[in-house]
Amino acid sequence: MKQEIYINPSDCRHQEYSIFRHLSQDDIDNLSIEMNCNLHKKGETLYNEGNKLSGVYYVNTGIIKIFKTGIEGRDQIIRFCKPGEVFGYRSVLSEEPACTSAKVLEDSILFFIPTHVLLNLLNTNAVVAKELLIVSCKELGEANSFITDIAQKSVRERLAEVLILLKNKFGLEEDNTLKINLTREELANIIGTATESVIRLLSEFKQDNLIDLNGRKIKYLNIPELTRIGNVYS
Amino acid sequence: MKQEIYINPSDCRHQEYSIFRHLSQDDIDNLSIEMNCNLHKKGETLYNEGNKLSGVYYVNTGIIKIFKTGIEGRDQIIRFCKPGEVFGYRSVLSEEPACTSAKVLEDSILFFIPTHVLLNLLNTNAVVAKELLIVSCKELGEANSFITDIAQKSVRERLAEVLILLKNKFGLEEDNTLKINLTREELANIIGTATESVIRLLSEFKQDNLIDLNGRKIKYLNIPELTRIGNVYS
DNA sequence: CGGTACGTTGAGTCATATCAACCATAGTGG
DNA sequence: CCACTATGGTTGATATGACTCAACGTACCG
Repeated sequence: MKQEIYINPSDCRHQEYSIFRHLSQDDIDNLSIEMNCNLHKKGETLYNEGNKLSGVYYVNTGIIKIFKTGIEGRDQIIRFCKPGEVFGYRSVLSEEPACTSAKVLEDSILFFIPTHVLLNLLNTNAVVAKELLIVSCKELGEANSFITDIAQKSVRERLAEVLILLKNKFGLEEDNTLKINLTREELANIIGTATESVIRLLSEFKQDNLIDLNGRKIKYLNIPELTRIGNVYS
Repeated sequence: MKQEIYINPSDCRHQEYSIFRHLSQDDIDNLSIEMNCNLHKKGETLYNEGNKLSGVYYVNTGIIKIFKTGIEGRDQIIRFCKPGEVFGYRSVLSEEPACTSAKVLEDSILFFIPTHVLLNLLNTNAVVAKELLIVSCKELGEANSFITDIAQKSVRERLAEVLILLKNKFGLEEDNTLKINLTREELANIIGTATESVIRLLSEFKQDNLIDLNGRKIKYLNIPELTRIGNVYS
């Protein structure tokens, strides 16, 4: 399912939020000796909850879905990783099995950095260590907000909010359609509700001319109103 | 409301999960020059959402409540900090205003470590940097689990689970009563429900001989069954 | 052409929120 | 010392958002 591929390792210096963006060419050269790069096709599972990870992943292109499987096999999507982001580091650093699963949502080119290489880098390069700490803190802040939202907002509010958050993270095409394609079930698994509820609410939003629907394509018609319904500040 | 007090700074090496537990006496001596120590009384607010923090806190004794205020002023408790833990670091490291508020739940002795002192320590001491990274990853893992729970479990399940988690974190007295005292409202603000629901479910648990209630004191009578109801693994 | 995954709609049910009234306790100030 | 107020706790009645179950439509794929 995966296929080795050559990508210039210094790519990982160029993405806006990469934790590697301050590395020197020398650092990159060292890193690239032991890291590898693969093309992963949509649908591939990278690891499952409970697996021990032997390294961390860096997203060069594509989108990865990170999720937990709860009671009765229902998934809860924790986050999506886009180019420039790393994942798997939580498990590697706390030396625990993965507490989430990772699946390829769009064909992705990933760098894989083995544990000992990452740890070595963290020990010798305070900048990378601090960058990773910041990434982890940012994620923590988002997780805390999400806990509050899911605990206090209605499903309708959460759906509107998620539409706005997805727009902010992945952006819109020229014609205002969301750049990431999700099934109704995946949307439900983000906001923690039933698939049917998502379907009903999406049609409501369409009725109210907030969005337009065409299969999985969601076109944004009234962003301010969606923002208002979702109680999104920021 | 707060009062300066002298505590031996090397205390912060002795607590089990302290990020400072590997510091040398020299490191501690340096640290203690610029950190200060105060006794904070129950009810004191340490900071509010949106505040800029000028440093991080280390809990020597006592309990701190970390929470977010959502729509219509309802609080969502994110976590409690007990001796050995640090808080406020998320805001300091990502250089953003605090995304939570912090309030003293039980009289607490706190060390306050100014931002520049912490950053300096992180830059010069890879062990502390890694410890903090691990702490942050642990918190992240807990936050992810909590998102899944709150999204998928019923209020009844969540209440049972929280009772188990509180027991695991704070322990029980000789007579099996929980060592931390919370109002019904605080319990509701952890699991994200209405105060009345907590009251009703606690009485149900009491009826079923799972717990006994005496004011805010909760006595654990049947831990295995609570664990089962709460779907707590681990 | 049958199979599989996804999407949609309707009907019925139930857990939980909301609203309202009331009690207990403790602290405050005249 | 008593009235006053605030805070927390409890219980009941009522309303409803969201879930579940079930049936069916649609589209793509080998």
